Amino acid sequence: MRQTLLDAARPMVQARGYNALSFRDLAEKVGIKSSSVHYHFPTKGDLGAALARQYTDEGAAYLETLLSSSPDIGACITRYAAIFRAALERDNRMCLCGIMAAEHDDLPAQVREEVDRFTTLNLQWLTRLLSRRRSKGSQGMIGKQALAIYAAIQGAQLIARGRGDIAVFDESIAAYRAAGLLP
Amino acid sequence: MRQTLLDAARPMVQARGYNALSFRDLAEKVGIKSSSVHYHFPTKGDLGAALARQYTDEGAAYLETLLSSSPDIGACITRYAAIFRAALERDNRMCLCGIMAAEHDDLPAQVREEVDRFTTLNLQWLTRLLSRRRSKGSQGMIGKQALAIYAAIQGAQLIARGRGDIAVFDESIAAYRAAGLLP
DNA sequence: ACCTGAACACCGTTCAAGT
DNA sequence: ACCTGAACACCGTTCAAGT
Repeated sequence: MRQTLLDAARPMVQARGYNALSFRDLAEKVGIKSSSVHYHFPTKGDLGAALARQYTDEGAAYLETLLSSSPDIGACITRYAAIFRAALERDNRMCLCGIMAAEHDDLPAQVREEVDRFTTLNLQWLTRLLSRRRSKGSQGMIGKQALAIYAAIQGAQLIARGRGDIAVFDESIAAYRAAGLLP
Repeated sequence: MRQTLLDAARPMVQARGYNALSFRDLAEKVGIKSSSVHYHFPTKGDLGAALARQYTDEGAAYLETLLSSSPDIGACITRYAAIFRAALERDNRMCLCGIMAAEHDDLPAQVREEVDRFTTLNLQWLTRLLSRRRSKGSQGMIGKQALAIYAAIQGAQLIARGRGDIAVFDESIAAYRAAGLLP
C-alpha cells in the first residue's frame, strides 16, 4: 500500500505540485480513507520527502546507465533532455523536483532537502559529463556550465508546460544547442 | 484598501506562490478580517488575476522605457536580466508570473490567463529586441530564440532561488552570454 | 461604502476504536 | 498490521448584520 500511495501521488504532484496534493484525493484514488494514509506517511512532509527521495534515486540510477552506455557527450545530453521531454509527453507533467523547486520556500524542510539533493545530483552528473570534453575549461568553468545547462533545461520545461506546447521545449533545446550552450 | 491588499499580497506570492497565499494571513498583514478581503476581491482567483494583471502592466511599461532608452541590444538584455535578478535580491523572491507558471495547471482560469499574458508580453518584447540585429535570422528563428532566452532566464531564477544563491543566477546568465544564447 | 462574526465544506492531523 | 470515524484547527467562501 505504501508503494501504491507513492505511485498514485507522483503523477499528481508532477501535474499540480506538492501544495495541491490532497490526502483525501490521494486516498480516494487508491481506495482507502485519508486517515489511513497517515498510517503509512505520518505527515504530508513524510510523503513528499519519500516521493522526492525515490524519484531522485531512480533518476540517479538511470543517469548512471546513461553515462556508461554512450561515450558521446552530445548523445548523452540529448537523452538527458529527453527525460524532461518525456514528462511533458505524459499529460503535460513536469519533473517532480522541478515543480517542487518552485514551491521551495513553502516546502517542509525534509521535502526541501530531498529536492535539493535532486538538483545537486543533476549538477554533479552534468559536471562529470562535461569533464569528458577535450576542449576543457577549468573545473570552475565546467561547474558553471553544468549549472547553466540545468537551469536552461528546467526553464524550457517550465515555459513549455505553461504554453501547453511541447514544441516550445524542443525549440528551446534546439536553440541552446545551436548557441553551443549544450555540447 | 484594494491597492493596499495588492501591495501586501504581491511579495507574499513572489515568495511562496499563489497556492500558499492565505486570505487570513493577508488580512492580518493589512489589519482587516479575512471576510473583508472578499469585499475587494470576491474570490482568490480575482485577487490572483488582479495581482498578475497589475504586475504585467507595470512590467510592460518598464520594458517599453528600456527598449527606447538604449539602442544597444546587449545593454538591453543585461538590464532585462537585471529585472529578474532584482527579485532574487529582495529576500530571494521570484518573478510573480514565473512562480505562478509552476502552478499553472492548478490556477483558476482567470489567473492562468494573466500569467500567460505576461509570458506572451515578454516573448514579444524579446522578439522585438532581437529584430534589431543586423545578423538576422528568419522571423521564425527570432521567435524561437526569444523563447529560448526567456526559458533560460526563468530557469536560472528558479534554480538560483532553490539554491538560495544569487551567484547561481549570475553564473548562468554569464554562461548564456558566453555561449551566445544572449546577444 | 466598507467591515464583521458566524456558518459552511474543505484541508492536514490526531486518536481512540475497530479488524 | 492496517484501517476507520470523529474531532480539531486551518482554509476559501457566503451572508446577514453592523457602521
